[in-house]
Amino acid sequence: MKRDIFHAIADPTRRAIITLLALQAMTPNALAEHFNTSRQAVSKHIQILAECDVVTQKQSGREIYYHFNAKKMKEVDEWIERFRQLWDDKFNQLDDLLNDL
Amino acid sequence: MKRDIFHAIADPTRRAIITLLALQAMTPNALAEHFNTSRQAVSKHIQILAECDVVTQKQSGREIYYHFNAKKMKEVDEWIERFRQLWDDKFNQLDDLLNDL
DNA sequence: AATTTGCGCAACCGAATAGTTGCATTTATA
DNA sequence: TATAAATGCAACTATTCGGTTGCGCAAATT
Repeated sequence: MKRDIFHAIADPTRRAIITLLALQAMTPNALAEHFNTSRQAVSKHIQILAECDVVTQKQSGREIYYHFNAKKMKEVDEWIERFRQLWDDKFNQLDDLLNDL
Repeated sequence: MKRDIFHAIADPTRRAIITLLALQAMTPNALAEHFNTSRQAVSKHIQILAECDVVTQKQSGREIYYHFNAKKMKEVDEWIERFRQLWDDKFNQLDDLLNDL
């Protein structure tokens, strides 16, 4: 796969789309209303998000509802994870708490 | 600023550079040895990372050591944060624990 | 049945990207 | 002092990106 999640979230418009879809599934037209670009431009972003499984689609008649797949964000989180202790000790405390459970 | 941290981590080579620099500060030449590209290409990536404060430089004679600035990763983490509860309940437990402290 | 709506797909365009090579400058070394 | 090493900067190139417009098709509406 050529595109990965890091490429997907690199674009501000795509991050906005993700945020919107996290609140509720939407159609391309509904999404496009939130931006100053054409529906086709939004559709291209959706396509990129779909390519790396950040969103999934669900057809309903002639409409297509796109759903946010939160699990994919885990990949980013796991990469960030290794740096977390370098910037904040709070998470070390959390790790200790977890180990005690 | 045109480039942001999300753009910085979009490129696989730049993520590798970040990972290397997180272990220890290095010079462009030393970094370039880890990749199949020219030193100049690596320097370009470093420049982008420097532009958005992911790395800082420290001159030492004719060598320049680049240091990783972990704090910048916080910005990514804070954006991911809002999705965390959507994929994993473990972090909700953690939040509860924190509130009890 | 005719028309409107929602959508994907393709072609095109200017700007940015990631790489290259070549060169100038400063610092270390012989 | 002459040379080698480390780096940044500029010019060039092929590719990708984010956007546009135009189109065709299937589903809803009239």
